[in-house]
Amino acid sequence: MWWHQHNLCFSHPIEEDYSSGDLEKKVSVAGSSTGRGSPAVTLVQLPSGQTVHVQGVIQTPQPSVIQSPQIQTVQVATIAETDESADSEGVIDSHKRREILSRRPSYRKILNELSSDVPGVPKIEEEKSEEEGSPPNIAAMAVPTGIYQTSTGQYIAIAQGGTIQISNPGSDGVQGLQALTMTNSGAPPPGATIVQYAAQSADGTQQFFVPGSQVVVQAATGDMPTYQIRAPTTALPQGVVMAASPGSLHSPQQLAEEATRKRELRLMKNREAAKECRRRKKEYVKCLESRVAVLEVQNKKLIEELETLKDICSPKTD
DNA sequence: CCGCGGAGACGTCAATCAGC
DNA sequence: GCTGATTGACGTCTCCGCGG
Repeated sequence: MWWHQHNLCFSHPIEEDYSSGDLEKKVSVAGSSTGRGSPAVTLVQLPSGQTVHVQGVIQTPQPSVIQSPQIQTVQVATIAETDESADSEGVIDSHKRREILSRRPSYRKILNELSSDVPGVPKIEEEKSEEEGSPPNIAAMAVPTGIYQTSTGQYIAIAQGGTIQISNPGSDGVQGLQALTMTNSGAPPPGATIVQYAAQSADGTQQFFVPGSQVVVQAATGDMPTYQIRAPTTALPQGVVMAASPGSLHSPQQLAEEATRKRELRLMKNREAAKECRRRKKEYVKCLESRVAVLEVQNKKLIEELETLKDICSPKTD
């Protein structure tokens, strides 16, 4: 876990042990020139494939690499000697470690501050539109408006955009959440809307019938369960538990169900938040690597220019 | 083929931050 | 102060490469 063993300081290249093959840096420099008078621009090919313009160091007023203005020492308290200290002082429990590890600012904030100074570092947008393959309707499933529980213990959440989530509370998190998206295409049966089943593993689609009122019916048996959402005009089929409205909770059982429902909702949201956080973290690491690549090129150019100046200022006296 | 270890992804808990 | 968002820590699972 390199993340916890170093102080991250943006003012100098990070001395990380990029043992992972994925983090191997590949920087190619195209067309370096140190000509005078003309703005020397170097194209740096970053590992991600993007190219960054690195200007000549001497001709430009940009600050020195060594005294970079962005001295944002990210607070990651050094716990590199945790093993030894743990041996001597006993086990450091999580509380104590968390005291040691003061909280870092968010990746978005760090990156945005960093990118405001460095043109080569892309920004993390506030609420970015989906650009990395995630379907747009998946993002809309954060705030369900109705949650139902079937007799099998599965939770079905209906979001405002028509997104339906099915979660299996006891499934140890293995595909516990499945996103369903409304399609509203074609000619559905009277009073029904066909939604598309966007399960992660299955390639087939399943149909859900959604009239105005929201009653979820677990309809079929088989490899994959199907559900129906019907108007509650008829008697509920077997296996359907209607969620009570929050205002009408009286009995302890209902309170317990409400608590369970809230917990499931909280876990679902935190699950999504954790995914998003990891995505930002990866983006953050990528940007750090890009910055390292740029700084390495700048450093190399500085050394070359220093050598050139040395030769100019101190010619050989044979 | 099988076991093992590393890497990565994920879910959950808990602490902290930030906005109201 | 409350509440939602963020993120470190931890445990678990899956995949993949490697050696026996």
